[in-house]
Amino acid sequence: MRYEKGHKDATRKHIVKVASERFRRDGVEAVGVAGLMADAGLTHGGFYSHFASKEELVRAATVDALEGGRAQLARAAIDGGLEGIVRAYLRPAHRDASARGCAFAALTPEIARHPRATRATFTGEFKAHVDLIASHLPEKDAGENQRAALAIFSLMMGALQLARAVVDKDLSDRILQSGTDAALALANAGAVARDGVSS
Amino acid sequence: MRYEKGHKDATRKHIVKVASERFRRDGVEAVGVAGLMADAGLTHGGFYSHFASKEELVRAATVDALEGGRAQLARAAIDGGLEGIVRAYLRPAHRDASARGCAFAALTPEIARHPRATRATFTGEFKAHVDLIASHLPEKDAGENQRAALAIFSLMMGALQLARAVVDKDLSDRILQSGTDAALALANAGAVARDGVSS
DNA sequence: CATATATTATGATGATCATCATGCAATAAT
DNA sequence: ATTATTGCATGATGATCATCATAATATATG
Repeated sequence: MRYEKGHKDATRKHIVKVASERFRRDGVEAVGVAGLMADAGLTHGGFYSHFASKEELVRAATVDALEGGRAQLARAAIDGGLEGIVRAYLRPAHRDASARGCAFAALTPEIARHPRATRATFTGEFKAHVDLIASHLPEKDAGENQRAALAIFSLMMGALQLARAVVDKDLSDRILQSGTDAALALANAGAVARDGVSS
Repeated sequence: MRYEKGHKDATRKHIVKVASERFRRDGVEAVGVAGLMADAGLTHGGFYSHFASKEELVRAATVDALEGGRAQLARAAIDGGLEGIVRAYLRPAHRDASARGCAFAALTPEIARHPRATRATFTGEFKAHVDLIASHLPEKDAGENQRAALAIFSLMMGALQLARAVVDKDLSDRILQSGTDAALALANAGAVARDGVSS
């Protein structure tokens, strides 16, 4: 064998790590295989001995990013509980470091247009995120906690995206602040009032 | 003159309309000028007599889409007030028709990576959206209403995106439902409790 | 009816896209 | 020390990218 045993695995992990940062910073579509491999210190030729397609790398990179992000949120919850999660997620430093931030906030609309296999992977990670949030809500019945967690995460992710997109710095800060307040209000309100109308 | 007076203006408007749909459906990066013009029934050559760059079209197309979306929301508010807005936005039909839906939900993370001029245009439209929502909240002081509107729209947009991305149809429906309930709870709670801690 | 001109079409630019076939070099196994 | 094999590099594929220069064409003006 030409390189030490385990070299290929290490290279693959390295490519995934570089990709997960570049995808979050520039978007999946804007990142080419050649440029990506150059960033990883390699040439483009070897790529397809690691991955069957760019799409397979997209799945690996988003899983890597999202598992890491979930670990960070779980750490924030050790001391701060749900409030720790919300504050860690909606802090200005997270807004300003999208390459190392939440992949949901960076990529959700783009992933929604990807093939089903990729969306399925995404869905699994999303459920894990929601479960993490639900596990830190005041104890109620599980269904209600999941419903609340879905709304809380939707709010967190939406606020982070909008805070990143606007040009007005004050407005951006207000988006983060109001998102934090509202997420905590939803958490403390316990069950969100269930709505009778079906539409 | 070769075509009737006003023909060029009509052509430009047609290109903008086609672009606003394709951008929302496929993302800005995934849409090429040549394919776009073909969709509009033209060839790619004339494009730069209408727009100085693709980026200029991006601005025109997002403004067109967002003004239209705001008009729809305003219409939903005539009968239903804020609840009408929330229900119109988070209804399954909106989730399933992204090409004609909210451009914020379709494009926010991508726009966050575009040049400042485009983000500035986006910011103006965003403020108008927030003002529309704030104007339908129970009367409090304006600052508090804007804060609530920021959170409500973040929640609406985030929920719509996530409902589009997941593969699990039941989960998708639950995201829309819990987003609706939570948005209405935030609106009815009046002012979200202000938070003393600065971080 | 003839001509000037506004609008779109044709075609080319060099760059980059995802993907793959082949070649090389270095180490592990002998 | 020699050989076999593995992991990456070189280079090519045809397609598409944004952008622009020039040509064709049809109508509005004279």
